[in-house]
Amino acid sequence: MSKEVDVPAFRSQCPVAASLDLLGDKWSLVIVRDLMIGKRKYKDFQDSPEGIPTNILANRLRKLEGDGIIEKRPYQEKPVRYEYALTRKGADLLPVLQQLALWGHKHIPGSWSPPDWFLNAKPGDLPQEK
Amino acid sequence: MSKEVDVPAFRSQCPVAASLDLLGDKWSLVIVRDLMIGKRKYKDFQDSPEGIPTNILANRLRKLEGDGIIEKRPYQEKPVRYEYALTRKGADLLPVLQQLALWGHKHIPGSWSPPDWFLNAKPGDLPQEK
DNA sequence: ATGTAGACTTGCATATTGCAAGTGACTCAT
DNA sequence: ATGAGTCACTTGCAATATGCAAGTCTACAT
Repeated sequence: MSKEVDVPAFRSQCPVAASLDLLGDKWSLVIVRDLMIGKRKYKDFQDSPEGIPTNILANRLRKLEGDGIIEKRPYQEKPVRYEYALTRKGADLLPVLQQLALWGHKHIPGSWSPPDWFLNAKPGDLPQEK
Repeated sequence: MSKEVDVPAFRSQCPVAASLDLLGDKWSLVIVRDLMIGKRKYKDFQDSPEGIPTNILANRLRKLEGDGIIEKRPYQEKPVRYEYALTRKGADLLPVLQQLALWGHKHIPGSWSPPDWFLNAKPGDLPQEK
């Protein structure tokens, strides 16, 4: 079995469409959001209020890693436990999520206001690998 | 039959997650992009290089309209033909798509550079209804 | 009458999602 | 030294969504 990570064939060279080929689903950007707010372990992602199914979480972590958006590394042996972090490529999604959060807050009644630290942050401020 | 437009139950009140409840799929933002670059008719969307299947196009147009992101109106009778346009809510997605386009261009090899007019535009500049 | 165009709908196969339960490695309390 | 618990997943399977091809309906064009 090829471990279900295949090279993505982009639908077009449009940067919007190509980005959506990597991130255009209900869960990927939720995981990226969690990493931006400091979550790093599998359990942390599971505990988010959206309630991601565990098989989808495992699949998305693999995909995001395969696409170079996050990195996985063991932070302890015995038993081996992993943590995840954004790469620079992943941290660069901050402006996208900032704008998406602003849009949601403005147009979706009942959605929270994004915290100021989040809106004022820059990609380099985020916790990230390397 | 209830015409397959149901009221969305948001996964959480996080503005990122709630936005993705409306837009988190491979096609919705591609249609929004097309409207931003001036496309307005069903056929225009079909002809985009990504090649959206027609059943998905019809479904997404219905959903986006139901969520108040686009509007549909007949521009001629006999035979009746429709055109679509962004609402203000839809036009407000411009900063999201601008950032997504910048990210894609920076991190996805082979993706085009977004045109300057697109990067410099503001939501109010876009063709929109009302 | 025949052909073409626009805006869809329908049928059906494949792929993705979601839910529940299970697994394996280890730690900790009794 | 069991037994229970945690973490990071995997597996099975049903429900839903996506993708492809073809068909429909109305109207205009020849």
